[in-house]
Amino acid sequence: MGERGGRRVTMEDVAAEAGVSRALVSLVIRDAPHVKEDKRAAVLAAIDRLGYRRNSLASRLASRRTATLGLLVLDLRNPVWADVTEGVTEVAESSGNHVLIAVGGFDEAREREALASLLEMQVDGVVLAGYMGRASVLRGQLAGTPAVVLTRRLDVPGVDSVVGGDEQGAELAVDHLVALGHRRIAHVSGPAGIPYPARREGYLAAMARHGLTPRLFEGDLTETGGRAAMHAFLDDDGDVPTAVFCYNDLSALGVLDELDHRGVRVPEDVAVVGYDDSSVAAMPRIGLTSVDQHARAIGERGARLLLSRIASAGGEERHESLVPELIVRGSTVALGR
Amino acid sequence: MGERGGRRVTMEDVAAEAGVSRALVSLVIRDAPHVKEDKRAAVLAAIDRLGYRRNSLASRLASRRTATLGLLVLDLRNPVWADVTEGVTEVAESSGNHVLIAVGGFDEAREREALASLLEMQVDGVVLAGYMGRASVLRGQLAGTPAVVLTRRLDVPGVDSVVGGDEQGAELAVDHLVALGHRRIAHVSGPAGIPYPARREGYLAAMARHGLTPRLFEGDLTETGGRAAMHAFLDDDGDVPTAVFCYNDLSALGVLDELDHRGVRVPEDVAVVGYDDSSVAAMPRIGLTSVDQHARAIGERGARLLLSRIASAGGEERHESLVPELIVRGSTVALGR
DNA sequence: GTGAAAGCGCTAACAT
DNA sequence: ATGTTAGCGCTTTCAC
Repeated sequence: MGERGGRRVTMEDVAAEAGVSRALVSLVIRDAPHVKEDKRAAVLAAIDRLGYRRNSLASRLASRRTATLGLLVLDLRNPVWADVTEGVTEVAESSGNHVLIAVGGFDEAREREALASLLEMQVDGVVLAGYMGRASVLRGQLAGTPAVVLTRRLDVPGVDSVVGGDEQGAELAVDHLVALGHRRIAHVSGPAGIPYPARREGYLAAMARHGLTPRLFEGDLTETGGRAAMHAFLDDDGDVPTAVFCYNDLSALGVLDELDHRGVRVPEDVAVVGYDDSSVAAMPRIGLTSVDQHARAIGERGARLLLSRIASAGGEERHESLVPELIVRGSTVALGR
Repeated sequence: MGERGGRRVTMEDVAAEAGVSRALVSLVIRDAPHVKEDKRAAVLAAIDRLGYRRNSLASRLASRRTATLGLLVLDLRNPVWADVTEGVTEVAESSGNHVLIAVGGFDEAREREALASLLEMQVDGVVLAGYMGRASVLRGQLAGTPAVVLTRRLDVPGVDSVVGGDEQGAELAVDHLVALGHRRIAHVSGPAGIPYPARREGYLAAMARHGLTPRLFEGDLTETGGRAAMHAFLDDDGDVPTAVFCYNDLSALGVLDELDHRGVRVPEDVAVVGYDDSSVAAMPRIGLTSVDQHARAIGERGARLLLSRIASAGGEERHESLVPELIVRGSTVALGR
């Protein structure tokens, strides 16, 4: 049974067992046409008897095709990336491709390493589900391998992108709050260092457009940052914002938590808006108004772009943008109601 | 630059460019000892100039070692598996191993396929972070490849396991509720079909031990199931449970939601306990009492078991069990307070 | 320390 | 329709 306790079972062994040539075994395995039914059956029986399993390393090496996309995921703890992953695998697999997943992270060295291992496995192309590094670094690492970046636009030859319209999404959020009568609207942004400035910029643009004074607090993408932000806002007495727009849902949860602790009512005293419309936003008792960037669709579009670039290398880079959508829930309400 | 627009850059090319033999290049790449510094520098320079990237397919094939663990993840949407994944990758990478992730699912065919692709990539061993299939199927597929199953025990030769003590965890939950004075304690279980009966059994055992009448509702591992369960419980008037213990946190959220909608107070009228102590349980306004199975530790222990089995094949299967811990939050309180 | 030669297990022409 | 023959790009003895 199988390979343990002896030599690995090869195609050659199967061929001998079935009384055919190795090439025929290969054809059967890849179920190629023009194989007589009785021979095919004999081969399959031999495979079964010997417990043969194809060596995909050897087959990929020999054929020089892997039919595999590499997927680099930024952060498994944020549900948004699970959605993106679903979109990517769905499209890839339905077109006969495999997906190799590697987990990156906010640490650029780790991210670099993860990408390298994907590339060394000779994947046909790479989907970057979030990317922290710089364009020049990416360009050097890819060295021409087709890729697509999701949620961020990067100008690298041969690299397409799909973004969720972050700037527009932020404006949606601000406009919504303004329409409800809010004027002191604060923003809990992402860390200053990360290459994702669009939501902050959208916020600033919208505030300027409405003639309002912006108020920023630098968060950290997690509840902790949201909590710290709200803490700061509340202690800065006399000028507590009536609404807070957060970089993502996780930050918004921290804001909610701090407000609860301080006995400040949501949405009556302070309205809160998140971003991502991740599963937590819709949870009971949370009811967080949030901007949906259509993460799953981003994954699907990205995979399609990549597959088409792989199919016909070269050509202009394509940069797609989805239209975000505001999902209104109980955490926002007209001021003074 | 790189491979595009020409032949793939091979080690041979690098050797020629650096004026050394191919073998030396190989040594440099794997940074083996005993390589003179000037030669090494020359090789690295050549690699850089040519944009060479090692072909991991070829190297793994030739060396017949991959130093890679396959990780089959059951469900990316449940935060528990993200925790397990972190534990596995942490241990694997800190010991110089790579991790190849594949996403399975509740569909057994999909799961089978995902596992097959991992095995065909010649991984040294497989971590099953959740597994829906049967032991005989697994045994056939593995055909001797070392593996470890997490959160479930399976009797297959060469397959270790790490479980979270589900039965005990369920008893902890029930005992806690009983201690608070509850007697009508219901359970929202997992689907009848899945191979994860231990929490239900623990619930039944604990109820029997306390001389209480069990009350089951079959959930589906998600909020939907929890909502349906609570709906059924509330409509069955005259005998509404005063406490509900749920298969997992997601189900518990559904229960909370339905209770909120019906205007039933938690924990005063009905107490709720979840399982997994996933990030959502600790969220603001949720405050769900939950059983922590130490998911990350399960991943770590699993990876360690697997690595040691790979290092010395054979030997008795080891089945470890972690001790679950009840994390009490605001969703449970003494009856009648 | 370094180079030459022999595969790793498979696929892809090509011949039969 | 089936068998034969070269490699795929690398690692690994084993001489030098």
